[in-house]
Amino acid sequence: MLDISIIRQEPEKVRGMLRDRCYTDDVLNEFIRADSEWRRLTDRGNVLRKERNAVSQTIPSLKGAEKTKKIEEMRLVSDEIKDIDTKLAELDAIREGCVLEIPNIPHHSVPVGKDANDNVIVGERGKVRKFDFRPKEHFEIGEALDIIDFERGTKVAGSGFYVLKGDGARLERALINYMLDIHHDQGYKEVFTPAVINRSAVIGTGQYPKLKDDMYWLERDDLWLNPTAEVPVTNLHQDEIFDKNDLPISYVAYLPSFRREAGKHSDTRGIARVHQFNKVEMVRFVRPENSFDVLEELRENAEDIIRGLELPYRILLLCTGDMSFHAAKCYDLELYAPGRDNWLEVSSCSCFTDFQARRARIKFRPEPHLKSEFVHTLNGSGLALPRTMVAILENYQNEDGTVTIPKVLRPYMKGQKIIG
RNA sequence: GCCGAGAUGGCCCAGCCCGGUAAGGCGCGAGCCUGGAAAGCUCGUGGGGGAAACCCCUCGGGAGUUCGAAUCUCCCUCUCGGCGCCA
Repeated sequence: MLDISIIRQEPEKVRGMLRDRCYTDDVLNEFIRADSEWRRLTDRGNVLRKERNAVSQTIPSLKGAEKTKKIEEMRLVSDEIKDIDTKLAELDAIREGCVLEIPNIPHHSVPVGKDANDNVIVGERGKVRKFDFRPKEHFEIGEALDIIDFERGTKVAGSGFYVLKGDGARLERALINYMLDIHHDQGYKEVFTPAVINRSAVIGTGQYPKLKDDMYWLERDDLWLNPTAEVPVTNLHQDEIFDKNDLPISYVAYLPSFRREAGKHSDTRGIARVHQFNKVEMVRFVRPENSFDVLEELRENAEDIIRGLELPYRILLLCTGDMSFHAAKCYDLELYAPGRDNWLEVSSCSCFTDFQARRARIKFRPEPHLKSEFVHTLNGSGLALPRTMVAILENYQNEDGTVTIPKVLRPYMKGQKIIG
């Protein structure tokens, strides 16, 4: 959610931003219309309230006809106030609806662009392996080794679900532990949160209303299945005011994530796009001054995971048109997968400035006597599990169909060096 | 699921029965005092509108009654006890 005063004072700046992000300015126009009417009526309502407050005070001391007359007058004033309040509530709902749909203002370092083609490749790291045989795709490898079972995932849940078996399941568990350990050493505090979240949480981080169709919704209880640990972890501090010494806060969480992926049909083969996947997520709460420096650090923290796994990857700086609507700046990390010969997004590291904090009402008090201000929030995957698994299977595959286990994971698998 | 008790400013807590401008304390800040400090005293300490003066709102959320609601009525949420069920 943007600061309403920015929309009021600099509507043209917001309009330009919407254009850069390939949004229409309809919501902005609607907001401005509703807001000016809201302000006019608020003013009128305040004048009436002032009168009612003053007269109500005098009523107990009045007597007889005078008293009856004043009460009758105030009855009319109250009716008008009620009328205005009804209109104000409608206008407020319109304002609220609009402001929830206006995206964050991108940082000035974010390239202006239309879609994924305009993203900037900031760097390519690690060596792409040369194969002297045709590298297989991960699902061929996984099925041959009987470590990924798509058929049985479909049987118990439906298409888009899968089962990890044997060394596949153990590799998954090793990855989770490896990632959590690295982030722990980087200074993150591990948290394990509910995987089911309420309405106020999904509004708080900005998934609702924009992405509501992509989440599983438990109608009977009005709860959602977690789409990314960003939601429960950021909302841990909903409605809180930190003391200055509480910040910065860095959390890391491992949590299953659920996505309906409604209307998406490409890339259905394998585990690169599934309805349920594990993810390790970093979330930071910081003071506003240096949040974009923290974003660089957060991205490094995610890159450390990849470097440890010795996988080839590249870093993208997303353009204005491709960023998710609540981000002010976002890097994607993509792993190279030789079997399918393309890049897989395994991490998205974003700075949200005060956009989420404003929605979730997360503040800090810079000094005990000063007003509280909104914190800045950031998060980044470190990393998404299935796609990391894809990259490992495809990069570490051997000609005989076996898969070498990356060195850093072996301690988590009792020293095992190979799957197969 | 049932019964009971609660939710009040950054924190603690009074007011509710019996409707009339949210009392007090802590913390923090500014001022006075002091050689300096402590103590003491005064003021300030949530949100919105307004260029400002100033005004309005705010007692878990929502509806209602009333000239007027923290206070009365109804609905909902959450917390804490007790009972029940349960891996």
